[in-house]
Parts: sequence; structure tokens; C-alpha cells
Amino acid sequence: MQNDRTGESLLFLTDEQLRQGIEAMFFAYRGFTADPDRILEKYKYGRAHHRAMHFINRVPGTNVNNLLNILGVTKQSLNRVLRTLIADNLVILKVGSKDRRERHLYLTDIGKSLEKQLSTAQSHRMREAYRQVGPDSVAGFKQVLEAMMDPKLQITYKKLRNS
Amino acid sequence: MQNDRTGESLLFLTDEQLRQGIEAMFFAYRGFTADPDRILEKYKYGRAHHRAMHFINRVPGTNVNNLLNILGVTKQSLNRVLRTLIADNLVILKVGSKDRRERHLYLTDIGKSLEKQLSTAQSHRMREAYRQVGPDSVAGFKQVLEAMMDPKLQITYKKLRNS
DNA sequence: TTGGAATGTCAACAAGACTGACTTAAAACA
DNA sequence: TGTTTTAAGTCAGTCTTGTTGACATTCCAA
Repeated sequence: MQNDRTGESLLFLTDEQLRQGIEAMFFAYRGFTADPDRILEKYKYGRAHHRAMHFINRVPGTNVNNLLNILGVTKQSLNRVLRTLIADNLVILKVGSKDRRERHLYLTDIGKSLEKQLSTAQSHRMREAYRQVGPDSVAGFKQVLEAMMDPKLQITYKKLRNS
Repeated sequence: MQNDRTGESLLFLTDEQLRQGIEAMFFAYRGFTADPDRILEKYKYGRAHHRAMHFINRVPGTNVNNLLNILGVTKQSLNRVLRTLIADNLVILKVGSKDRRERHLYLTDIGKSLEKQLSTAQSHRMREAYRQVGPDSVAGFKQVLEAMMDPKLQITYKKLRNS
């Protein structure tokens, strides 16, 4: 059995390498969410609230359907989260001016400030990781992640990136 | 303001780059779990069962405490999952020969076969991603993930890697 | 003007995490 | 030997976040 088919080593495609990748994703995702989770706990919110705030901040004025597609949950699930965020004055709804069935979502100043806290904590860990490994590794990191996404989400991801 | 401090561009540390990394992790993790989730649904199991089976397969004969540390959940939470796996004859307990308080965990043949199914599905997506981007990007991918882990889990990850 | 789309809401349920309190068995220790 | 500690399991209760299904409201568009 040959390790080399096209002059390029294929050792990076062994079962062992793949298993390492799987475990790296599992352990890294824990780290990825750990810091925001600690902050959220103080405010009695959960990860679902964080995700909603992140993307409302990212796409201010998004309607509910669009947010639903990004988050990949049911409207009932999102609605529960949105209700508490609205009740706590972190998010406001604005009735669409063009299509008045639509509700456009915005963070309030309080919402922006919590979102900032969360994203700062999360970014801090990522910045440290980026800094440790350097730009080439970061580029590889993103390429693999992008290639792992479902095609639909890959499109969503790219749209966000270019907006 | 200079973009260049040490002769190396620091553009990869901008807020925008960090935000992209955060969103890439979020969307990629969905893809990462999607295929096993579909299989698990057929057997009425969840992600927690998958994780337990993965690491029991990885560390055959592990005791409960060790598995608890790897998974980062409470024993009550793990116990619920283990009970169903044992009842369904996917996992067996063996009383420790040296320390008879300990229970050592093993996959049965049926357990191994389901684990194989799940890991094949998950690896398939990762293999495709790896193949698309090439070995250098894969190396970067793993480096960033490792740097994002909590120090304790980083050690756990390395131990698994070398075992 | 009516059908369908976007949104919201109610109810019920399940998985999977948590805390806290307790038991059992066995090892370790003094 | 007797006491303490450790490993594991269990019971009960709670919370978050997801799900389905059914239904109401609003309102655009054909």
C-alpha cells in the first residue's frame, strides 16, 4: 500500500487524523462557549439568547424568518427567547414599513452593551488562539470550517461575511 | 495607525476576522453534528449517547470518573445515558479487578457497530473537508482548535492523541 | 375579496443539562 | 479494627432549549 498517490502525502487523511479532528472540534467548542456562558449565567440567560443577540447585532433590522434560517430553530423556540429579550428591553421589534406583517429586530442600547460584553469575551479567547498560531493557520482553520458546513449554511455564512 | 508591527501583517486579528471565526465555528459545528444526529434519531438516541460511545470506544475500559472528566458533565447526566446503553446491550460494565469500586466501560459488538456507523458518517464529512483544503490548512485548523481549548481539556486532548 | 404568507401564541412534550441529598461498597488510613 | 474517603449509583426536582401541532392575526397580492 502506498502513502503517496500524486506526489503529495495523504497521511493527513488517515482515520487517526480524522478522529483527532473530531475530538478537537468537540473540546474546542466547549472552550468556545465557556466564557460567554459564564457571563450569561449572571443575567439568567442561555446560549440561545446569545445567539439571537449576536445575529440581531450582526444584521440589524432582520426579520424573524431570516433570523430563523440563520439560527436553524423553530419559530416557537426563537419566539420564547425573543419574548424575554423584548420584555427585558434588550431587543425591540419594529413593524415593517413596506410589509407590515414583518417585524424587524434591533438591539437596544442595553442589548448592544450585553452583546458587546459577550462578544468581547468570546473574541478574546479567539484572538489569543489566532495570535498563538499565526495568520496561515488561521486561514486554514477557516477553510476547513467552511468546508464542513452544510451547503445552505455555507451560503448564509458567506453572505454575512460580505455584508 | 500601522498595520504592521513586526514585519508581519496583523490584519488577521481584526474584529471582523474574529467575528468570522466565531460564526464559522457556529455554522461548522452544526454540520459537524448533523450526520450522526440523523443516524441517532433512528435509534432513539441523542448526542449524549454518541459522545459516551465515542470515548468508550476510544478508551476501552475507562472508569466512570475518567469518562466524566472527558465529557464534562455530571455523573447523574452521564448515568442516565449509560443506563440506556447498558440496558440496550451497547455497553457493558466490568467490576475493576484491582479496585473493585471502579466500573470499567466497554462497547459490546453491537455498541461497536453503532459507534462505527456514527464515526463513519462524521468522518466522511471531515474527510471531504480535509481533502478539499489540503494538509497545510488541516494543520492550521487543528492548531487553532487546540489553542481555543481550556488548558485542562487541552491536556486531555493531547493524552487521547498519544494513546 | 380571498388565499396564502409572515408572525405570534398556547399547550404539551422530550432531551439533556443542573443541584442536592442519600446509599452502597470497597479501599485507604490511622 | 474502626473510621474516613472514594467510586459509583440513585432519587427527586429544576431549567434551558429544542420539538410538534393547532390556531389566531395581520395583511400583501393575485
